[in-house]
Amino acid sequence: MGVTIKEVAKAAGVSVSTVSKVINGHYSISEETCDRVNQVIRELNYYPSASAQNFAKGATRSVIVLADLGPNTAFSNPHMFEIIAGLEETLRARNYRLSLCGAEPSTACEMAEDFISRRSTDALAIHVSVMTHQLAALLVRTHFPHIVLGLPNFDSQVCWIDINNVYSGIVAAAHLAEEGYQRVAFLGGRDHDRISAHRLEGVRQGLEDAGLHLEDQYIWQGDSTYMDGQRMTRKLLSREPLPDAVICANNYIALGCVTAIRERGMKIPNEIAVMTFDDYPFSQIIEPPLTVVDIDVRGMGSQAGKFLLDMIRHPNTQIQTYVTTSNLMVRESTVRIQ
Amino acid sequence: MGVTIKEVAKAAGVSVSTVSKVINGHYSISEETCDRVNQVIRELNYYPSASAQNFAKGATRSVIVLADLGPNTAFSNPHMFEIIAGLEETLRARNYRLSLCGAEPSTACEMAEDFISRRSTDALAIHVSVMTHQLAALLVRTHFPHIVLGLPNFDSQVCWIDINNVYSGIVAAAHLAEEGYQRVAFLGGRDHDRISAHRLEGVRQGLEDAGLHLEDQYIWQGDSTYMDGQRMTRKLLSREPLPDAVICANNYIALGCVTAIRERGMKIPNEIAVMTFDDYPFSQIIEPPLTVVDIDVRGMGSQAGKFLLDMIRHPNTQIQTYVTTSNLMVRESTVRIQ
DNA sequence: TTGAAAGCGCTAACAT
DNA sequence: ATGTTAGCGCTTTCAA
Repeated sequence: MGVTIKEVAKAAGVSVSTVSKVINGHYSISEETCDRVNQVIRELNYYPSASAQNFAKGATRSVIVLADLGPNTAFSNPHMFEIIAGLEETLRARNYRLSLCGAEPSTACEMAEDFISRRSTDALAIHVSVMTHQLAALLVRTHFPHIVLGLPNFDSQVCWIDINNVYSGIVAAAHLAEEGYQRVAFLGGRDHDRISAHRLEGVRQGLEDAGLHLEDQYIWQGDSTYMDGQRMTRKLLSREPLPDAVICANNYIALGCVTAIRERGMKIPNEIAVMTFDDYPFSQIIEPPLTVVDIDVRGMGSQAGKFLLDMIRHPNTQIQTYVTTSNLMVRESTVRIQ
Repeated sequence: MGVTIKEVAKAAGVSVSTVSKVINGHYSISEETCDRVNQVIRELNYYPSASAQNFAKGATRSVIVLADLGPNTAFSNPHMFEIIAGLEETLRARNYRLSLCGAEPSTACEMAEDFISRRSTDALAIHVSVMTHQLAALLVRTHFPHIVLGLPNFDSQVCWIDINNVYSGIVAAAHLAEEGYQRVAFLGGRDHDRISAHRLEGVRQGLEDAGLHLEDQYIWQGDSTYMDGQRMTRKLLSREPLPDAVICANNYIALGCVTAIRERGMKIPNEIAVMTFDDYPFSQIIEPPLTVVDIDVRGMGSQAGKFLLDMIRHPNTQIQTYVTTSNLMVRESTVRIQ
């Protein structure tokens, strides 16, 4: 099953190498021969075997992404899949395939080692959720083309790409300052939540830039859940003077925050403004619609893809970068009605 | 770069075929030789080239999934990625790789044809969102191992797998009947929404089974949005007598429904019960927590994987099946408090 | 501009 | 139990 290059060569009355050259668009082939061979190719319904081609060329034309794909990941972490979709799109445009490979922190390194040793892939994309010191060491030692999706929570020489959450925080703060809010509060995740920490850092900086200050009594930390958002907001609303705007580190907290504000009978945005990050999953259905700093995670995936393609060509490239793909979406929750 | 089988053979003082047999666990090799060769393999740090192996064996050990991966798909359709994750897990357990390939209805067929012709993959998984007549014809004609994820909306001989939404509807209705509700209503999607239609069909059947009847005035159709769920509920609550339970075809409608019920000042579940399907994305955060018939889409992905592995071995297998992986999760919204 | 031939690294009949 | 050898289907020097 499957016509081979030999049969094409014979039928066209040329050598296999000539056919190969036609397939690969080699310059040395006369237009005449080229046409004739292509003719035969079409007649015989010939398609070169992908694996034979790759094998002969010593390339796989594929990238493997290692990520935690455990139960409910698609629901709990859709961002990751959006990144992957962006990655896939970019790779596909250059004729590379993207393979998904589920892993855990404890297994990822072994898998990566296997893929590298067996030359199963041209490059590796590794979601930060399965990143370990060991794996970082492997990547650095082998100089294998790779990119870590997200900033590893330890120092190393691996290549990574991440969203600039500090910048997003600045954007959020600048917006509120511009709208005339004075007493801005921040409800964030726990200490280990680096995304939240960076957003907080950005908010603080953005406020300072506008001549404002983020007061300690307006900063609360908790779990990234509806319940904790509510709890933190209640605490926040027991402070004097009341804040006139709240930035929530994420959607879950925002939802709880809005609920608590409503329960207290306060009006958004006239008595207190609310905004958050990410246009997902709740910001669009909350009443009133929330202003958000939206994060283009898909764009980050595309960038990652471009870097990988680059590193496949130039294995010594090193990249460690924050991409800033935030986008302010102003909605009712922060725009005072006169 | 990369130790080859030849070098191992030489170093071990055996032939390459012996090494190959050791690698593949061929029975005919003496334990002694086997140990010695393995020893050398370890010493030389030899790993067989995956592409050479696959090429020689004429297999790719990979499955490609074709799906719509357009912007925001991960947010708007996380179910699809959960299916894919289930698929990947099952394939990986059998040492198959899963490649993601973004497509559109207009391009999927061409891509599939290319993959098949160039023998790029051992099997194809095709999400129903990119399914077309043309593609179906291709799959049937070539007998290429495949499975469609979801029921195609036209007749054909392709293999497919889908959730049994009728069954889910029955489960939902049976639960309400058992809890003693009498006047059950159904808020569903538009006509073209087959999932909603199947759930409705199941609800109707489940009620009949319990000696109840789904009245026409209690059936409403609209968009699967928060707003339309609210709108439909308002209409519903203008009927006499009022229903005592509502089944919403999905989470979006359910959220709107609960909001409208609250706005009307009615108590859930004592005045009216509410339940829906899928434990995502809102059912867990709505107050009160909603009873749902949860759908194990990941399980469906695993099943799809098993079928594919089967079809790779036996290309003539045909499968068209509904998997019933629903799971009733009873929560406050349907259990009356005395 | 074309062709002959030597790989690419491994598998699998077949022979021993 | 082990080795010989002919592929697998294509690419790529090198020579013509």
